Amino acid sequence: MEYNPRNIEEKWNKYWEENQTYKVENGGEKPKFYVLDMFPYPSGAGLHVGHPLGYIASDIFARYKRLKGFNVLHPVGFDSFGLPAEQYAIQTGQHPAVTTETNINTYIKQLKKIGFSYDWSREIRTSEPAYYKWTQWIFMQLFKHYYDKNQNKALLISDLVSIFSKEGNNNIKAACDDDTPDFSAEDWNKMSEEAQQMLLMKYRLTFPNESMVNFCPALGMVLSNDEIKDGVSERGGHPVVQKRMKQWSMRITAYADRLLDGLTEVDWSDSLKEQQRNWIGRSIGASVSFKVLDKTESIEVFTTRIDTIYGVSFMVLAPEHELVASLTTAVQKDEVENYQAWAASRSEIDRMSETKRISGAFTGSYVVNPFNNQEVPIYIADYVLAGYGTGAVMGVPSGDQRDWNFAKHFDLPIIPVLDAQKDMETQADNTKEGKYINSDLINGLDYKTATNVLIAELEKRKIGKGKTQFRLRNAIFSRQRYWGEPVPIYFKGDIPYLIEESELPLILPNVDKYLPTETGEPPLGRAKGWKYELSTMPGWAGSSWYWYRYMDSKNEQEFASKEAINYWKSVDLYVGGSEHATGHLLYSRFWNHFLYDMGLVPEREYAKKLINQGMIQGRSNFVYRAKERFFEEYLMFKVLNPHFGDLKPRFETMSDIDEESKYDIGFEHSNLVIEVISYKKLDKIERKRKKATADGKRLLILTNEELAEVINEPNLVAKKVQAALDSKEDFIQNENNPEVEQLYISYDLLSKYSPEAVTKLHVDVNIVENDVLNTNKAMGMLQFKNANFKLNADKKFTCSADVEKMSKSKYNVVNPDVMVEKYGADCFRMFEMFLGPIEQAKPWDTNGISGTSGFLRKLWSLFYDLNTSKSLLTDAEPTKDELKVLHQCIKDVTNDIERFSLNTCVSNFMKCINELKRLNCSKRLILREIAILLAPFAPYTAEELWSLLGNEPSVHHQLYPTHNEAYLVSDTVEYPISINGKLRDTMSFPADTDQASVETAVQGNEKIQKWIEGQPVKKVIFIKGRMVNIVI
RNA sequence: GCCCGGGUGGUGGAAUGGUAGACACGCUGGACUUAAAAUCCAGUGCUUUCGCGAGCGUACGGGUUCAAGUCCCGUCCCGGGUACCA
Repeated sequence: MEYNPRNIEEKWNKYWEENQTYKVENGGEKPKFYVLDMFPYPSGAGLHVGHPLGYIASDIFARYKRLKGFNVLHPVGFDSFGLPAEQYAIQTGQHPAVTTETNINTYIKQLKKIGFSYDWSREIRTSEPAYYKWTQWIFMQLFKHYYDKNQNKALLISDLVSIFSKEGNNNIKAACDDDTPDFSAEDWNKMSEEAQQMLLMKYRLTFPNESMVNFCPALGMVLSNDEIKDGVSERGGHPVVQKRMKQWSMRITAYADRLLDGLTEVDWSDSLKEQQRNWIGRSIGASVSFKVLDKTESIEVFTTRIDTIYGVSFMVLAPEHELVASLTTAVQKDEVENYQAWAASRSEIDRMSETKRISGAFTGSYVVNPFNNQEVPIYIADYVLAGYGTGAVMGVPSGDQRDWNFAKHFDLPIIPVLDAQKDMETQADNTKEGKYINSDLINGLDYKTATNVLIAELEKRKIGKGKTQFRLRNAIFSRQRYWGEPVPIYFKGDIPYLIEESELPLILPNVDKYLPTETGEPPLGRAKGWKYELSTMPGWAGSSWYWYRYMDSKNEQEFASKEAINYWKSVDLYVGGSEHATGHLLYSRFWNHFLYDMGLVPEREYAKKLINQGMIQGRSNFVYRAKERFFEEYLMFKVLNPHFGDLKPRFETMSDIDEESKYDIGFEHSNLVIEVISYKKLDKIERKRKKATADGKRLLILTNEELAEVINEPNLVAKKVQAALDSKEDFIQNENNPEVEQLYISYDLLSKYSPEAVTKLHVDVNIVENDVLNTNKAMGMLQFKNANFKLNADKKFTCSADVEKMSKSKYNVVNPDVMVEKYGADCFRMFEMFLGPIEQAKPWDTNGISGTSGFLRKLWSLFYDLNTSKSLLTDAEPTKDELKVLHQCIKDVTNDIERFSLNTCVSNFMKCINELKRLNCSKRLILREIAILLAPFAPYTAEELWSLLGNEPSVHHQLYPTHNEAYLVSDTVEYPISINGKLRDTMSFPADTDQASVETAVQGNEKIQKWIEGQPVKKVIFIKGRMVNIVI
């Protein structure tokens, strides 16, 4: 009998389905355990081998826990609202629901092939009304609540209203907008309904407001902070501009403290927690009010170094600060306005690429330092951000490098405030050591005392107070898109009102086209008779609470019943990618805290333990071309990948575009394909450049200055391009460096040269662009459409491979179906685990798969003689050796699963089977335990073996074996004998030999004696059962 | 710059402070075969030696310890995150 995984899989898939082997009930005798995967977005491209990594790991753990006697909830579902389906809809007119449905079916088919033990009866889809009804419902609850800072929880807005009408807002400490006015009960009661409602918006946990948003013109949408990387959109690397728009927001900042503090309760990786901490960015300091000289206004600043207040020599406002206009004197008006205009014109990218340049303008006004009455000038400068703190900074050049740079540039005084500060001639010194000088009130004090004294003084004089500032901003919660949850809101005038709960779900209406209306309204503006909010919810809405829906996925009365929630409580193990650190994992914690405040869920943190599976990377093959001495120095062309034959156009149909590459842009020329992808690692390129220079080579990446030459002469580019095309030459010489056939071109320049190039696919662009360019962190990469030149033919080209993200757009995708087809699902599962530690990123490399495949066959060969197909199984009693092998395996595998070291589990199985094979052990009593042990890893094979052993299915309902230490003790121990810690020999002793006897024997050992050479033995370290070390 | 990880054979990777390199891939040799594949056996960190052996080895430099890949200090490099955040 050959080992034929395909037959086995088919058979047991059918059996499991018919017998509902993995169906789970809420409740029962067993303890509960909840294992959750981050649910996938069903893209048109289907799964690639990277996706299942985490699913396999969680499935192994779920199966393990089940065998250990737990009632395990291990569900699956789909995060099915999203952009690719909408893009496809725009192109084809096909309703996104249809595409989504097709894609989900593909996913289900693929997932079922890999043998996951999901309870499919609980499957959810975020785009279905029965699901998004509850997403809308939670939104409504957020709208109905505000965050009370005294009780530290969300409370009803209706209660707030009754307080307002009795005592105004004087006694209310709540999370609200910064510009919320103080008012009395009388004020409140006099307000119109409209005014009252507008005021309440400042308190609600979700609210519409006109705010600066990150708008990406190329994508036609607003991006959240976590969707922007290095000033360009994360997807596609498009420019992002600041724009004022009316948007729904979530007051996540109300929960900043709790989100930060809650991190101590969860078992997540340090790096992930650290990422969230940084993202929330709590800084503790003080706010101080500076009065403007001869005017009524004051300017409030936030500082973390109130102790340096006597070193203030200027004040800087953000160019957008609201007081700038009123502070600017007639003389300075032109200069200030010019500066404002210049600052506004600069894109995020420009700002980031020129952080070292110092610029600013003097307003002509002065503020008075409240501590020493010094009058200091007010500047505006774009190093101060409007969106952080108060948009104003007190300039202390002695203690802050940026302030120092600014002071030097504008020739402002630099006043030391601590005796321990070093000379200020070349740079600032931000030390907190020493005693204060030049500081009146705090002279002679140390940092801590001084800070306390000053904050007390601020509060006494009512000019400031101790304050905690967060980096975290409120989250924008609307998208001008079609394929998302409708917001259950209608408007009376400008005032938003909730629809009735009985009207839920508010069904997404049909539209004729999935584009904005002619007047620029979101696609929902096209829906007939639609009288509700036109934007839809963002992608993260549906994923912010989905783990509760699995608990009771069919419930029509509640998002999940109280009983279900109180039974499953929270997720015991959550597995997913770390790329969600500052997105999903933060938003979902926020919603969970809110649901907790409402008393709807029992725990503040919903994911007790989280494992991040590492990305499986693809291997891409590149062809490099350069003059010989630059070989391998940098990347130029990415040409065919052997897996896919000749290069094709970037995308043939929209459905080719997968999740990873949905915003990548591909261009086609008659014989060239140009790809523009975002390039992030600026500083790393700089490092490489330094290294190359040191090695006497030149790495061809240009600095901004070098690049400026090219940018200032766009026609030059056009000429070069034309010349290149005319001459049928693919390469262009770089004028700055004639040795190199290169032309560098920035993303910006690319769009200037051909603006449509950044927005449309398949544009015929007359741009040849062939290497990394650095200024705007965009990299152009050129691919030959027809790779009909001969590699290495004239030594002009050299090939090499590199590791990068696996994505359809990079032609390096490997499909799991192919692997399952070829090797079987169990082999695929074990191989993915065997690749390395689960949390580590690793390149996909099938070279080692024969090892796993051989292992399964070897295991099979314990059951059958592969030549004669005769069963080898016997009922003989196991020997001591066999029991030892088995119990060692039980011990090691169990241990390793518990610590998520799944790669070593596979090793241990291999070791065990190798040894059983050596012992020719085909004994049922041994193999039945092996089958159970292996069931989490190789569920099909284990089930088949279980039945071959003559047992009734299912192996997955058995009890996990425990090891017996008694079988593991051996009669003799081999002791390593070291001298001064260096291994010199090994000697065997009966296990119970005592130290004295071992010592005597060791001293009698000839080899050891030779090493000791008569020197006195100072000490002998003896650890029973482990080792001997002789110190001389 | 700052914050988190990490650096071990040709490769992926193992090692509660206690025999570094488990397990696997690859490679070399052998068996079986007309041949190949598959399978099986042996070897495989580096240097040196016919061999026994010896020396050196976990990025680099120090330290703690009877004993360090593992702990501490410093340096370099790689990966991830983040950034005029006051």
